[in-house]
This record gives sequence, structure tokens and C-alpha cells, in this order.
Amino acid sequence: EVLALNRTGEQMDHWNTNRPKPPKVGVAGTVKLAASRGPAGARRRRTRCRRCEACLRTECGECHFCKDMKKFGGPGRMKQSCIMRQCIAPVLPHTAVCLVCGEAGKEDTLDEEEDKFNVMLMECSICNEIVHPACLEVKDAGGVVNDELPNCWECPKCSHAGKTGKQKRGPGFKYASNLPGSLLKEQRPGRDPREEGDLATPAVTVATVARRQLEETPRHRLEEQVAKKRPAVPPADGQAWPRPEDDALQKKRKLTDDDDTPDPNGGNKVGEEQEARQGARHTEEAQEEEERGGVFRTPSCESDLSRCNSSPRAGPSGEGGLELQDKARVRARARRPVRLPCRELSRELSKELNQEIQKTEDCLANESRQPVKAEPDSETDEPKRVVSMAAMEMAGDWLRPCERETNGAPLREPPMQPTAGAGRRPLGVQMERHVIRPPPISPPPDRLPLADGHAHILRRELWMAIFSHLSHQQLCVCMRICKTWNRWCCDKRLWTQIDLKRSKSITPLMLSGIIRRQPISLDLSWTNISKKQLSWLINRLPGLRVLLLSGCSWVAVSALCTSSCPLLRTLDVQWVEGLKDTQMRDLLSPPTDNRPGQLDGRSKLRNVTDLRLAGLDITDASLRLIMRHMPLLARLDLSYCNHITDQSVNILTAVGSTTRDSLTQINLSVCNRVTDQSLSFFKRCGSICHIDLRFCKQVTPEGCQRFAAEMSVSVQFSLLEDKLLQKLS
DNA sequence: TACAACGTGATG
DNA sequence: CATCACGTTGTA
Repeated sequence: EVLALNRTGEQMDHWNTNRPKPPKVGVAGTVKLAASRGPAGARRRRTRCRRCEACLRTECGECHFCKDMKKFGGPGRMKQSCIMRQCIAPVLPHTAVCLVCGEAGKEDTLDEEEDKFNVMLMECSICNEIVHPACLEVKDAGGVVNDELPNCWECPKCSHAGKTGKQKRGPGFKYASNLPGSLLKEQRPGRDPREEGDLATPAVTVATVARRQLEETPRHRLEEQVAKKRPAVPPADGQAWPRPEDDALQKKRKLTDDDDTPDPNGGNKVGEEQEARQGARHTEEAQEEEERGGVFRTPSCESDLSRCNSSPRAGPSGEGGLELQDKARVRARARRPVRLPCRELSRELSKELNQEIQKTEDCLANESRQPVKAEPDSETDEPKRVVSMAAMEMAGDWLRPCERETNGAPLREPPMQPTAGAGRRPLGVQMERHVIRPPPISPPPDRLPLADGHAHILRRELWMAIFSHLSHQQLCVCMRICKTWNRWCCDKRLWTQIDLKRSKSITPLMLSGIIRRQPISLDLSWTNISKKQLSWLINRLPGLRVLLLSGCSWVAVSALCTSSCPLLRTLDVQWVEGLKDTQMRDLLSPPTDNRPGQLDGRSKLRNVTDLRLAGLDITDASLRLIMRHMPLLARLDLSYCNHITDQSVNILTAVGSTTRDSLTQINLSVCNRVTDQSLSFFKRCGSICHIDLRFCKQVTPEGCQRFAAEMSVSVQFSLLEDKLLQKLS
């Protein structure tokens, strides 16, 4: 009877306030109270999975919660996990038992994956009951799995009753929704919440549960994926794609239209949080979309979608290895959904990323002013690449949320499929149940699996060398060939620079695509990116070195105040509206609540070597801060800064300032208060190579010539243009 | 028993 | 709405 306790919302109130404690009952801290408050009971608290990439991290020591911890010198009142360690897939506590039989999860006792589901513990997100599905009287009766959390579903009882419950999320979501770094409440312009309302309802049938839940966890699955595939031929290029947002919208509409189950959250009742989640889901969706290499192109895809998910059988997890021929086979059998073990991938990524961060930190520690090499051990000496927004749109890919299995047919002619399996939701919905997670850069296959069971002769790195010669647009096309190519083409070495400048809007899909590619350089200039979006991005791009935000709003740029980006080398905040001295202070200042002896008091932007401040109304106050907090600053752009004077230059080049020695390039063009006197100040700079004083009304050509002549004793300068001085190498 | 930290109420 | 706070849960 202990297990049959009623747990009410009222209890939760008691648990979490200072009111007198409710009486405790013997099992796992559950509490017994009158059950007058409705059907839903309190939920077992979940706990860390201890395996996800977040769990495997060490505490950052810099976030809000770390700073609170006693070990970091804080008071220890907040008792929260490090933000960087918010578990991605919190699990039921191991003390959890089945409400019916009182036993724990028993999936480990079975070999057959598809049998496991019935004996694993499932927690209902509505009534909070934890049961073995096998212990329910009505089996296979429409329980709906929430793919977002392990061991979470809407039990058949609740599901049939059409109830809705709060979405159960892990701590990652908790903080994602109310801390910097969240997209969850981000408004996405141009969308009608109603179009997406149904997506809040989990939509995975019991039939697919076993595979689902199981593939969340076992790591060996990844290695198991095997063979029998052959390479595919890239499709012709040049297909014009619809705009991604249209696609997304189309898809949503389709899903809504075809959904034959009533939308419990639907209509105008869709609340803010729910809509916010859509944003998050969108990013997840895009990510999986990429993993699958699927592309949504026309409404006809939608039949594919239905079929994808209509499968009542759960094959052994899709495992990301299905190539075209297999897919065709699968299609013929029409019964095998494909899905990648994303969390495995995340784990791998985490390792990879952490290693790189460590490498870079080491590098930073050792070097003084040498720029960090982007990829210290990159095998290929590939050229830098920039992809334009247009290219991305053209190529579809990560901006394109939808499922479609390629089956070898040219992409420009998506195969028409019968709309089988009506009544099940398309796979696209299920994908949206995933938590936000880092990009899946796991070890991709080293060779392309062939249909005859052998592997293609060329190893991945050779393919990578080939891919490195492709444009981003072409890469996006290649990504749709097969899963292996999809993985390969997403290699971050191929995407070191991502250019989204002047994009009309930054969508969650784009954000997701960026995260997956982990660029070193990101150009978001003149976009309307929001603070939360930027914060979310920065927190997930630990290796970002170049961030271009010119023309963005200060509100957005202020995300840099709260987010950590210690590796940032180039920061472009030209023409940021509202960025003045006060804001510069916020941007550069170290965390404010440092207690003595705690942390290092260094600026988050301490490693910036290239700072672009053109067009800002900043004064010497900002320059002093810059000098203090950017000891490595080598290139400084102050053009169009009307408050910059000779005195500013004096400060920059004063004895004892680090900038005096570190500065190699300065741009003071169109600074009308700068005179020839500044040139004499620059003589103090030992490393200066490039001085741009073009269009400075008070700087004379004669002054520049004099400077070049006087410097010629030690360094040869030439006048490239009028008032543009360049050191001769 | 010590420690980490979940989930939610209180506060600003 | 974001942040602070803390009782309590969960694990080692």
C-alpha cells in the first residue's frame, strides 16, 4: 500500500516551503497526504544520468551556481548544479520501483531489445506513476512515449483519457528556460503558435518504445552498426529550394493537418512556455534531420513521414549506418524506422570538444601573442571557407526540418509514396521530443560501408580531403547523400567559418546547425539575433575564436556579458547601437561578485587580439578598460569613433600599457579629432605595423611622411595610400 | 553521514 | 521575469 500512495500537488507545496514537514512514509521519501487535489501525484525526482556529456564535464567554476558553491568560495546557499553540467537526460533514481509490482526496472535481464520495454520502468508525465508497462492491465494500449526523457511516457490510462500533463524535463530544461543561454522562451517571429500546438504532445507509440529508450543509452550500439551499404552518387546541383522557414512551417502545418488525434493543448491555449519549447525543439529537430540526411522538399514528403513512423515494429536502433540501398530495402519492407543514437554522439562530441578546449587552453597558456592555430592537429591543410546564407538556403540541409529517406532517386524528384500508416504521427514529431544537446560529432565511420558487406577503399580522411575542396553549398548537397556522407560533411574542419551576416532572421534551426558544426568563426553581423539566442550559441560554442556582431543591437551583444567565451580572439562589435562606455564596461568587466581570493578576476574577453569598435561613441574610459582587460590586443579598429582623440592614442601607447607592446594594427580612419600628434605617439609602439588614418581631417600627409621618415631608422614604413601607413616586411 | 543538487516558493 | 533560497531527495 505504500506504493499506492496518493501524491498530490499539494504535497509538493509542502515539500518545498518552510511549512512543517509532512509525515514521511517508508519508501524513498514519498509522502502521504490526502488525495483531494486531483489526479496527478508528485513526481519522483530524477537524478543525473552521469553519462551524458554534461554530466561528464567538470564544474566550470565560473558560472553563477559554481560561484555559489563553497568549493569556489561561495556561500553555498543556492545548491545548484554547474550550468555546464546540467544533465541532458536525467534518469529515474535507482530506488524507483514499479507502482504495481514494487520491483525495479528489469530491462537488463532480457537480451531481446524489443522485449525490454515492457519490463523497464516508465514514468507517466501526467499522473507521475512509475510502472512496468507489462504490469499494466491494458497492454500495448496506446501509451505514448516522451522521447525527451528516458523512461518517460504518458501511460495508457492518461493517454486514453486525453489528459495533458506538464512536460517533464530534465534540469537542463529547467535552466535552459530561465537562465541565460536559453531559447526556450524565445519568440520566433512569424509563427502562429496554433500551428505547432499539437507538437507538444508526445507522439511515439508503445511499439517503438523499446528501441527508443534503449538506444538512448548503450554505448556499444554505435560500434555495432554494420556494413552492407554502397556509396551513392551525388545528385545534380543547382536545385532551388524553398525558404527554410517556409519549409518548417509547411511541415508543421502538415503535421497538424494530418494528425487525427485531437490536440489537447491546441488552439489558442498554447502557452508561452509551450511555444518556447517549440523553438528548442526546432533546433533539435534540425539536428536530427541532419543526422538522418533527410530533406523536406515538397508536401509529398509528408507521406514518407507517415510511413516512417507508422512502423509498428521497432528494429534494432537505426544506428546511423543505413545507406541508400538499405534504405530502399527498408522502404520496400516499409517497416523500419531509422534513427541515430544521438546521445551517444553527444558523448563523443563532448570528449572531442573538451579535448580541444583543453588543447587550446594549453596553447593559450604557452603562447603569448601568436594566434592560436584553428585546428592544431588538423590533418588537412584546408583553406578557410565561408558559407553564405544564400548557400545554406540553397543547399537546404540544416535549415530544413523534415524527414525524408533518400532512396537513391534524384533528390529533385522525391518519390511519391502512398500515405500509409495513417493514424500515427510522422517521425518528425518524435524527433522533436529531444532535449537540446551539443552536436553529434562522434567518431564517424572510417569507411563507407558497401552493399556487399565490405567497406569502400577510400578512408574518411581521404574523403575529407576531397570534401575540403567543395563549397559549403556543395557540402550541403553531399550531406543528403547518405548518413555516412552526412556525418563526414558536417565535420567542423569543413565549417570553420560560418557566415550568416545580414540574414533576415536567425532561426532556431540555424542555431542548431551552427552548434553542430562548431565553427571557429561566426559572422552574425547585421542580424536581428536576440540576446537569448546569442547567449545560447556562445554557451555551446566553446571553441569559438571569431565572433562578428557588427550592427547587432546592444541588447543582443550584451549576451557576452553573462556568457563565457574565454577563447574568443576576434570580436567585432562595430556599429552596435547603444554600445557606449557603460556598456563597454559591462562587456569587459570580470564577473562582479568576485570575493577576494576567488577566481582570477580576469575579463571574459581577456584573450581578444582583434577588436573592432568602429562607429561607437566610446571615449578614453573604454580604452582604459580595453587596455586593462585585453593584454593581447593586437588589432584595434576605432574608425568612425568621433570621441577618439590624440589623448586616446596617448593612453593606448603610454608607458606601461600592454597595448603599447601588443598593438600591431590600428584603424583610426575617419576619426576627426585625431591629429598628427597621434603619429608621434605611435613611435612608442614596438610592434606597430599598420596605421590607418585615412580621412582623418586633422592628419596631414606631411605628418605621415615625417613619421615614415623618422621611423626609417629602425623600421621602414610606406604610405600605401594617403594617410595609410604600412610597415615594409 | 556527507555531499550534490532537484524543484519550487519567495523575493526583487 | 530572473534570481535567490532552501527543504528535501538521491547517491556514495
